[in-house]
Amino acid sequence: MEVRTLARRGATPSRADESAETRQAILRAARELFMANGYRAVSTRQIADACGLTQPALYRHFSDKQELYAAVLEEELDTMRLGLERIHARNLGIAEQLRQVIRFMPTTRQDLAQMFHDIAHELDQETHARLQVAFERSMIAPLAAIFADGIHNGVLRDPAHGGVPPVAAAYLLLGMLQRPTGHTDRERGGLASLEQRAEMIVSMMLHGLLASDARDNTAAGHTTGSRDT
Amino acid sequence: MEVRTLARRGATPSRADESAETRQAILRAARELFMANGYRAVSTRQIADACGLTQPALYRHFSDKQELYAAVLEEELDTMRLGLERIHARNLGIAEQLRQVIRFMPTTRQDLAQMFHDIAHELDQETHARLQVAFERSMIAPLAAIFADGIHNGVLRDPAHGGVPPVAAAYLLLGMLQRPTGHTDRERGGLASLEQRAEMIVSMMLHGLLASDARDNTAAGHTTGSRDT
DNA sequence: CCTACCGATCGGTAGG
DNA sequence: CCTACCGATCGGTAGG
Repeated sequence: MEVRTLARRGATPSRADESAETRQAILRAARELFMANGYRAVSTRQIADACGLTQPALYRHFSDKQELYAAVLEEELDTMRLGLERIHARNLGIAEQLRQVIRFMPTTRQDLAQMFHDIAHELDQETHARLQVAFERSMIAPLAAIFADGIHNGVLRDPAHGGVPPVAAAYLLLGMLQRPTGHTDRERGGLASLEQRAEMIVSMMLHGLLASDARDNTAAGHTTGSRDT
Repeated sequence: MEVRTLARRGATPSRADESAETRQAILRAARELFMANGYRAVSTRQIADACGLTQPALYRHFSDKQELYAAVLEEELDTMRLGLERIHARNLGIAEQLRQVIRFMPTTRQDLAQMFHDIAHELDQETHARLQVAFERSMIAPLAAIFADGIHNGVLRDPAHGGVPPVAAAYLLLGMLQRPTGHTDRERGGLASLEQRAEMIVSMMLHGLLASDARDNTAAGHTTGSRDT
């Protein structure tokens, strides 16, 4: 939106072009800093430094820190939505779709949990509500659509027969996408590489952890009653 | 540790008693604030106010803000460890153990994700390493022990035969324990109540989401290839 | 354990 | 878009 002057190609850019470019530079710097460190840990001066501006210059493009953060998040969520909808549209079978979702998500967004916290705790009520809606539309809805398809196809268990509702499945998958901890790549039980991680999550989500002979003993959700040896 | 004077019961408390009580009051106030809002969002003055002290008085009991936070977390992690080990010791069958874990965890700790972030990003290298170890010993190890038992009992699939390693399963379960989002109790696909939540997580972790007739088609982890209708 | 106070840093504004 | 600067708040210290 608001891209008027594409007339003079290669000519000296108009003031509007320059302003738009500066705005983009700010958004890019802010995205990197906010995503890595969270809302509170990033100062407006750091963002300005990262794109060669003075701190007060930011306020020419964004009314305050919160609005800048909201703009970053809305851009980020839009990228997610596009990627997830693209994966969904490919209809490849649930296992492969989930694998692609898992590979796609963490590259765009390192620390999902931090984002949730900031949305819920660092913004005023109005901005919070706005971003909450964007989050549900961009992440929950596309993921839930994938699970809903699986149910309608009969590949996944229906919620009416002990299955998990699509929206709930979306939230649980999102939870598992958060990286184990810190960045010490020690023993994570094989969760180190993205590929292993994807396989484990898909395997657990679709097949469960039960051994085949133990299956359908506990179908109603009661005690398994297994003892030692 | 360091509880010397239990001699005079009911008498005027010694200075050491008073000091220990003050320390506990600080820890209690700090725990509530840190757990609800995160490390950075809580000021030392807020903590002092919450227990009727002036801010500099905190430094009689803790060398700095970071040490106070570390003390809170270590106490919290210890509570977790005790609870999880108790559940494990009950050996009730994997389904019931998981249910109890899910019911136990969020009451003690509302926002696990925030804790991870603070440990990784807000503390110096030394404190980070110390708490990382405590976290793995208090949360990952007990959870992994539950899954390891299940594998040894033959209830859970062995990692050598497509199962998920215990430590990886522990991390995935932890991820799913984080509450959906904010505190708007709207549509969460049935994840609203703790009890429903527990049932869904257990059902997905143990049985998977696949419909029974679709099972073992995708066992090797390749495409399911389901199309519409 | 209090009063008083420190330097640093924060988000944001004035004025050009 | 810059310089200069604001009040507020931060974690922590001095000194008693």
